[in-house]
Amino acid sequence: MSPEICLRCGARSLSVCSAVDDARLGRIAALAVPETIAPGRGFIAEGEPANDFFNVTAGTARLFKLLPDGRRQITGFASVGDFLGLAAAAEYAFSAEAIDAVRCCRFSRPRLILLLAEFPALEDRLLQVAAHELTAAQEQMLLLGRKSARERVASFLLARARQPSSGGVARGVRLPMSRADIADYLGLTLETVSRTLTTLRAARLIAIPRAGEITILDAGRLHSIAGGFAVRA
Amino acid sequence: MSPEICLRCGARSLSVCSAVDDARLGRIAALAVPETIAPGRGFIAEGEPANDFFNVTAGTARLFKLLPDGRRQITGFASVGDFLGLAAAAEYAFSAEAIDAVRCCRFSRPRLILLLAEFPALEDRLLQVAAHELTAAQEQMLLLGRKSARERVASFLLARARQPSSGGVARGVRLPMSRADIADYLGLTLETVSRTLTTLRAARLIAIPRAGEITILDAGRLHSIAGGFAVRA
DNA sequence: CGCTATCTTGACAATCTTCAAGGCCTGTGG
DNA sequence: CCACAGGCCTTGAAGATTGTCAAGATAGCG
Repeated sequence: MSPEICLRCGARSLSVCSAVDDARLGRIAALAVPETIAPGRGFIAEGEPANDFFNVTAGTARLFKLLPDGRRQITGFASVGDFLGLAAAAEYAFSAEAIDAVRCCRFSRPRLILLLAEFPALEDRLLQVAAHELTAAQEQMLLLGRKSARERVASFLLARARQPSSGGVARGVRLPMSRADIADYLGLTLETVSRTLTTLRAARLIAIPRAGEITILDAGRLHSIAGGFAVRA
Repeated sequence: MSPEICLRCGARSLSVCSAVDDARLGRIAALAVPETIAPGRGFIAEGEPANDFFNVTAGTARLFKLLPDGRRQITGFASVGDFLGLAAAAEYAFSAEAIDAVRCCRFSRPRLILLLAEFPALEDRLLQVAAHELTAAQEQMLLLGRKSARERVASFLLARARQPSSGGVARGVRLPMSRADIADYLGLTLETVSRTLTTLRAARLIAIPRAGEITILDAGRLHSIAGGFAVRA
């Protein structure tokens, strides 16, 4: 892969690649394999040998774990700039499926290890990313263990609104995932998610202009409903 | 602090310190400040500047997040060998309190950064630890989002039984934390935890010889109740 | 040996799930 | 161009698991 592709990559500034300066970006380009995953296709399977790491450059993927009887818990959604594979020892601890078309760069494990040895700053960055994901995971545990359905949905919408990748339009939140995905992320059923959104809309806190999009009308009240969101200074 | 203390430390082989060989252990000893925290005392407060990192050498601490109205989610229990502070950017993302007497080594942030630069293997190890905690966090999300009370309690007991620190006696599980702590860890009420333990005891799956201890009588059935625990090869 | 914490047990209530049906929106084919 | 099909979402009614409130038992500690 040519260095130019990395230089012009939309994820350049958002991903772990930002730890490597332009001059040496060619080293990464040489080891990365760009791929496109079709909507609905899985590309990481829980329990499989963790041979590859992925850096998402476009689209959105759902990360999840399954129980034997099919119950599913989505542990996160990955989009531009997200690095996949940290939660892996010898085997992946989760599965991943593309929601819409996902573009990403694949690194084999030995190649990534090579890069980490070569670029200490890259490893520093990976540690930062891991720390950030850990705090997000703890916030999610608080949500799953202690928040009501209403609080969960409000928290989810606000968290999405904070992500730059969720659509630049002020207060407009893009939701590429289905109600079932949202439910499995929030530990609810899709019916409860739907009902809760209806309630929030009836209360004029949000609007649902079209499928896959939500507008936040009253962020303040939504925040007070979401309850103790991670304190932002 | 003298190097001998580190050499004889009970957490030596369990903690991140194992990434540093005996010969250079003195460097760590020189920067670590040993401390003892009395039962019930807090030593990390969510939202406070994350100036220090901790390495637990004895005892058990609860790590948790609070909602404004007092609801609490325990995100984990830390004991011998656990490193605290990874889930921290500028501020701590969680609080920590000693359950029984906790002994630990405190590292100031600048000192830890110094050590990481000096010992690349230490940073590698920290990344491994972060990855491990991330997989544990995802397993906990599955538990909190999708498992029944019965499944949660069974999962908890089995997870505790797997930890060497929970008491070497086969099938004997030490539980230094209260029912309220267990409940706040599993996203339940203490009454539900108590009832569920009673049910499991009535079914002869466990025994409760004394407070703070549980004996697993039928690990097989407990496993099938716990449902899709992280697959162990 | 009694006091206070913690834990257990009970009855009732509430939130959320389950089961079921109907509506909407999109894309496709006649 | 419009009708139809299929998926996704919404809405409804009933039921179950877990939470809440309250009282009583147990155990550790001074």
